[in-house]
Amino acid sequence: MSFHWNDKEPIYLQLKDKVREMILSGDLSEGEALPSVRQVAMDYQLNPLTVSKSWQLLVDEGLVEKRRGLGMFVLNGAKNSLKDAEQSAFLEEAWPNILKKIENLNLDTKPLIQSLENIGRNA
Amino acid sequence: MSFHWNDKEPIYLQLKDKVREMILSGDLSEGEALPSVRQVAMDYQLNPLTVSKSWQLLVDEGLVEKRRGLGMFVLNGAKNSLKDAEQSAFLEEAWPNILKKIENLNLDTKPLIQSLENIGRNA
Amino acid sequence: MSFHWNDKEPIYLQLKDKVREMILSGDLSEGEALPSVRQVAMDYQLNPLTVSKSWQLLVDEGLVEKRRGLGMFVLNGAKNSLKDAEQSAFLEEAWPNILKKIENLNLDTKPLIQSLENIGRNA
Amino acid sequence: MSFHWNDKEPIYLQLKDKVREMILSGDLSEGEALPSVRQVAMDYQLNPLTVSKSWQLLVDEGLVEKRRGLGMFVLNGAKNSLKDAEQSAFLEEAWPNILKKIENLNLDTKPLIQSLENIGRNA
DNA sequence: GTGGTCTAGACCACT
DNA sequence: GTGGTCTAGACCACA
Repeated sequence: MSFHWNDKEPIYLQLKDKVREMILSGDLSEGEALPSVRQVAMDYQLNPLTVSKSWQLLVDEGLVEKRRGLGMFVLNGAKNSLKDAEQSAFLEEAWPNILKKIENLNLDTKPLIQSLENIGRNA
Repeated sequence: MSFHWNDKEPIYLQLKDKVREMILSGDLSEGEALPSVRQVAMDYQLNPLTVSKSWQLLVDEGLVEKRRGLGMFVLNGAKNSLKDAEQSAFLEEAWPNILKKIENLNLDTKPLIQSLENIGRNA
Repeated sequence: MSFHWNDKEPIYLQLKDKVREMILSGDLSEGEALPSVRQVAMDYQLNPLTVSKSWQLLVDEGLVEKRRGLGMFVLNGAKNSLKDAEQSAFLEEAWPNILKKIENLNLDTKPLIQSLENIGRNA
Repeated sequence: MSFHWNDKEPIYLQLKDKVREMILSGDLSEGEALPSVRQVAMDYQLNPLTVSKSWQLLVDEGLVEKRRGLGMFVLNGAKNSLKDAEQSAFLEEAWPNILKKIENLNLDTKPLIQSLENIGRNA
């Protein structure tokens, strides 16, 4: 396990997002323990404090809970709350901006619609 | 007359993007002079060095030229080159990521397509 | 049958306080045996050492005694000594701080007095 | 300026609460800059990281904003939002527990009411 | 000048 | 074993 960190974003944020994705994809089940701060620090050659910052953010976001002396555990409902949060964030923040951008740039909407329809068929 | 600067992005980048948008929307016509560094610094309560950095970036991007003793001027063709650049940036970078995100979140594509079609009609 | 432990306070303290409350309320009578360390550890999914620490604190506080080979027992007089201790702790430590807080926050004392009078009548 | 830190609570929390009190009392006006991380670290013989943690918490609590390159500033409305938050926290969380405690301990409410009335007169 | 990030390493309380 | 706190010191981007 080495490091392929994006240099623009702080490592602790990238690490946090990685865990979010793992929860979302099911790689980390609800109730399961996160790998320990020390373990991750070893595996990825990081300072424990850096990892700890990520874990703390996950607690703050309500996805993970700390059990004293035992470690961090994925909360029940974390996956769904994460999914809901990301969906509404996209629909309410990102998508309107995307529409505005498309309109401003006077882009042809046909190929865009086409690519969306392709997704729809696969689903 | 301060301003609401986003805390996450450097002010000089936000300022630069603001000018880009003004060129794109026509608020700043080609051949027109940019407001002076001093003026902007006063108006927005900024350090002149910060404004200067933005103006320099616009020069580097080929949208603006410095005329010694006169100031900065929007170049002929700036609007179109900006439009082309933004269009291809959107289609080649942003849109594929958007599609990926929509797929990951398992979003219903129908309302998204609908909103795109609405834009198409208005254009 | 896990339990909701407060994350900010050590579990062994929370457990100890719980027993104190049970003695105070009469749920644990004087002379009665405390449940065994093993039993509690099983019931609440705790490390036996954690439970043991709580029980030891109760001994240190003079509320409980260890009878070799038999277990831990609530001492005679435990309830009253607990009540006295808590009463004076409240009046000498907690209450003055509460008064200071009410004063600092400029709270209206009338509804507070009202709620106290309601208690008085019921007693 | 030396140190009289409570040993039970992390320094960064005590520092944060100190600033909260300064905002509440008006020692720090709205719009005013907080002393810089480095300055406080020097004055109180602390590591800058420790101070930084406190300042960040104040941002998270919506009392303070960061202006890039300039420092941290008390937000407009910080004082009132702080006051409201503390008042409702007291009335909705602390006070009901206090009442319950008084009832459980069978305390005489007369002297308590008396001390509250004294506050009332002074106000 | 400002705060942000990271490292290396120590010490602590808790389970 | 777990995470939390703190120090000392370095480097960076930003204004």
